Amino acid sequence: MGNTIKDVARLAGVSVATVSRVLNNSATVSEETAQQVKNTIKELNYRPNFLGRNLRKRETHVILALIPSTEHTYYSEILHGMQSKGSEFGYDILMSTTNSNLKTEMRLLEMISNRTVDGAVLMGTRLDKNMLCEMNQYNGVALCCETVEGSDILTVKIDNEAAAYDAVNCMISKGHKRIAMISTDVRASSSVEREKGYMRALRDNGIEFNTDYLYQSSYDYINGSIAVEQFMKLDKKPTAVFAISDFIAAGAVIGANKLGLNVGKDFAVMGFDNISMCEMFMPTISTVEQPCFKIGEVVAERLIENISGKFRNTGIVNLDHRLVLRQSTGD
Amino acid sequence: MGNTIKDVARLAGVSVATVSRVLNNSATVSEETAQQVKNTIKELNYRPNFLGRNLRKRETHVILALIPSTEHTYYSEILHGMQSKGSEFGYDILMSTTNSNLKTEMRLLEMISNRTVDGAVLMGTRLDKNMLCEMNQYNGVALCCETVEGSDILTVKIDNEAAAYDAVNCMISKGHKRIAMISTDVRASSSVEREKGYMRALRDNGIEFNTDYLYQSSYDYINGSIAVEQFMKLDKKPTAVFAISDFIAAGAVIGANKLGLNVGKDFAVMGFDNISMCEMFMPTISTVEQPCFKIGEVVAERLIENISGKFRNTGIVNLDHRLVLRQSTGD
DNA sequence: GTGAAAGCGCTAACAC
DNA sequence: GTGTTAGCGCTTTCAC
Repeated sequence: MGNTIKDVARLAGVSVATVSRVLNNSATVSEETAQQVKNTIKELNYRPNFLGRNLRKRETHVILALIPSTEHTYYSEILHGMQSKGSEFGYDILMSTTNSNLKTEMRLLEMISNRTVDGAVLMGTRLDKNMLCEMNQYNGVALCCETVEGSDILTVKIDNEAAAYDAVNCMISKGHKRIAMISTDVRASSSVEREKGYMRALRDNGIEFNTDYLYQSSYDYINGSIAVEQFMKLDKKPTAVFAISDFIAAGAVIGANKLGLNVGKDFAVMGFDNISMCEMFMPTISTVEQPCFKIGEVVAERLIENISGKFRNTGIVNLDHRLVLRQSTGD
Repeated sequence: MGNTIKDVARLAGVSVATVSRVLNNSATVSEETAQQVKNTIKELNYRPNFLGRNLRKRETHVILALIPSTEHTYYSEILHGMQSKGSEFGYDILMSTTNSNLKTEMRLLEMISNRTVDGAVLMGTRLDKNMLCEMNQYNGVALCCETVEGSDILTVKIDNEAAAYDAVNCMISKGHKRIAMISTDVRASSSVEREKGYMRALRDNGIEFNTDYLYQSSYDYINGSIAVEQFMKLDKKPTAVFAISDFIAAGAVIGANKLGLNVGKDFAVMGFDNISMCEMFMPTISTVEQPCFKIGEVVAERLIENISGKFRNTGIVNLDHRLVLRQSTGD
């Protein structure tokens, strides 16, 4: 511990430059001296100090992934995708949770400006357009899953409007005409887009939108139950519900069960995200799957291109979603 | 962007030392010059480069949290606890997932020896005693939730043996005599300890251990279902099951339901961890709660003490667990 | 093929 | 109270 490149050089009887060359197998070093240096490195159990290296090279090869929390497993596969692509290019992905707190997010993002990391991928950011544009001067920022309007920052996500459209359309094709939606009161871009898709599907099928059928509250599974209770108090009760997340869909299933509804038969439920719980529930929950791994791969790859100056990727990349039909929407 | 402390010094008409002093409000700088420097910093939108600072100070104030995956929300609160305590002492907690892969874990741990981070908290490590001891020379390693026998590295967890004992004892006190256990085939210390606690509870109550009642497989919810199926094929069917995790307990509930058992009445299920899903299930799932937030706080605090050389904390710290009784174990 | 030396951006003696 | 300077550990240019 504490050995530096100098110690290696001295003991190996070469210059620090040569040791550095061996370390980076950069320039041509004679087989002989290379071996000699390698032996010394092993002997001293020498580990290069990356602070010195990074300072000199003006890069860290670390990307920060900022997620709201690890409480929802949804981000898990995205992170795997990022790691997979990152390691392909020699980047490490480190993450931190913001708890959806603007201050925390800003503090963490300072790691870009103070050069602790080369870039960051923001999921569900609380930054507004202006902050984001300022950050983007650093060339190392990308958004994931959620857009921020007016910024042309690299953003990788799915087309939430189309996904919701497909989901609702699917339920309509199964004969449902009174379809409710459970959304969130946080006006995240994904929520807004999914509501739009819901409305368009209704419109395209000649079904009038009923404001009583749109329930908006916080991102908590219990709101799924509450929403269903509310819906079932209406004169015209819906026969199906589209929830903005699987968590909320699970709550809706529970609420419907409690009211004695046979989900999948009397009542259809569709979620969003395809988290593992969907298969564990009874009935299993139909949902819209996002290509999470792929999203992670793409955002990591493009961000790395931006960081390394190869390209200058901007704007939105939409990847394909997929409906996963299970018991909760019947046959 | 790209401004250094030199630029600030030049523009403010002072030396770099003075700028550094203002930056760290270390030594006494006259009110006047301090303000002057601060103005210049703002004017240039100057951000100190932490690579320079960290190299010089030989510290980063970053701690790495290594978790197997973010797929299971169990680690979420531990991380919050770490963040909370970390920010109290000016440390950032960054995390990465190892996917329970030894190589990945080792690669990430090099961040300690190459000085990218000051220390690391390992959850569910794959390192063995020897690797761990070697790592611990760096003074910045702590374990969380799982022990590694033979290492005296700082470890914060609960007493899994006692927790399992309490859980099984509780079921026995509810009149159950034929209690099965669903464990994992990974011989993690927590699994082994919980099995021991299960056995001791049986023994203390004069119940003989039945090998048919111990099912061991991978950490996947479906194994909960499979285990229950197996159990119910036995001549002497168990009336209760203790699962090593809530995920597996959920699988057991599903399996029992499928067999027409009324969980909470005909059949009792107890999980472990108290993840949010416990309350979402029908029936809600009884479980053993770990003080996750507290675990995170304690491990962060002690590790920071070790890093900063204040103390030299070693050995195991066991925190208190708590039974949470819900519907799945009946009244 | 190898070495000397400059310098990445910063802090901390030390001098005044 | 402030400036000069050495140096943290490394890479890289430029000689040779």
